[in-house]
Amino acid sequence: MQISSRFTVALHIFTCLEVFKENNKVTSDFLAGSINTNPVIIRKILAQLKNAGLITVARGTGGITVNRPLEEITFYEVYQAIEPIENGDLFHFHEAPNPECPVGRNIHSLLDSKLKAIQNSMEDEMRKYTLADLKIGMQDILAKEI
Amino acid sequence: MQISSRFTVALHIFTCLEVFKENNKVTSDFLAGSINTNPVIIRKILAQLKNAGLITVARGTGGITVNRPLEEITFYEVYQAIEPIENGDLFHFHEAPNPECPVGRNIHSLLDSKLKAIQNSMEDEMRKYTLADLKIGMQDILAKEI
DNA sequence: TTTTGTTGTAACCATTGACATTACATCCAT
DNA sequence: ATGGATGTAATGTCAATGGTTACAACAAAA
Repeated sequence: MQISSRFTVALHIFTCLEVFKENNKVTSDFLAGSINTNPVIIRKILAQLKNAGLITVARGTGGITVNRPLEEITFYEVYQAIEPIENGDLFHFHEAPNPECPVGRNIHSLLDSKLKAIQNSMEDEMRKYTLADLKIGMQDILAKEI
Repeated sequence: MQISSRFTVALHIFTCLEVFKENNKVTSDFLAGSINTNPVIIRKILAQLKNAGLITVARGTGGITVNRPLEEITFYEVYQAIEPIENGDLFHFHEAPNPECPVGRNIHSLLDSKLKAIQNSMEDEMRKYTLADLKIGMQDILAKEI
């Protein structure tokens, strides 16, 4: 199972914001054009980022503001804002293993800490990258493109 | 998006094998009972593990053999056997970003290495745990249970 | 104050994947 | 041969993803 494209779309949105906000009004239509999807899809993702407190969206006039310094906002925060994971567990268990079976009733004790360690190592790596990396990285790429 | 329960079910299967194989013939019915699911679900997962070369399943008579030493088989190998991920990428992109847009045509250059690093850190952690840990871990738990 | 452009959302729809279930052909040791 | 397994096709249900249309709410500018 792959992690849904909404996460990479969110990173795409932030990158567009930084690259274009000087010279363009970055609307959901504009973003949908760059990402090649539907404006409503963008608005739904913007709503999630807004609910997480990461951005402010101006109604009526349009326009998006990032609420905090770019170096402070990590990929992990974006991921958390976007992915609605049940009690935060990356790995899914089959519900209700048989409590009559010694293995069935202890499988969680056995696996939980190991799976948590795996999930943590992914999330820790996510915390190493910030929106500032997106801005600088894209500016670099564009400077070399010409 | 959570990783499907088939992965934890596979780990459950291996644990049952080690705990019960001495005294019971471990069939798909037996496993389905411990996990609390349908035998056909178990057989499909067994088929994946078989295709990956991790186990041998005896037709007719029934019974499952692990093909290699337990210390050699890591969670990562089980994960790879079970999760059919398109070209191995954990993170999904929206298809066909707009090549007319500077961000759209460069979003992969910008993100690919970072996302790969995140995925790698998860997979590296997965390589730290083996089927031997499952066997020993469960034996420990059961010894304390009495 | 009306117009214009934008966001917020509801209401759908199609597709896909996970998980479940039934049914039956196939296999193999006894 | 037969009894107990596996292999697998066919089908169903459910939830999530991604898309689309439509329209109300809103705010700035004409």
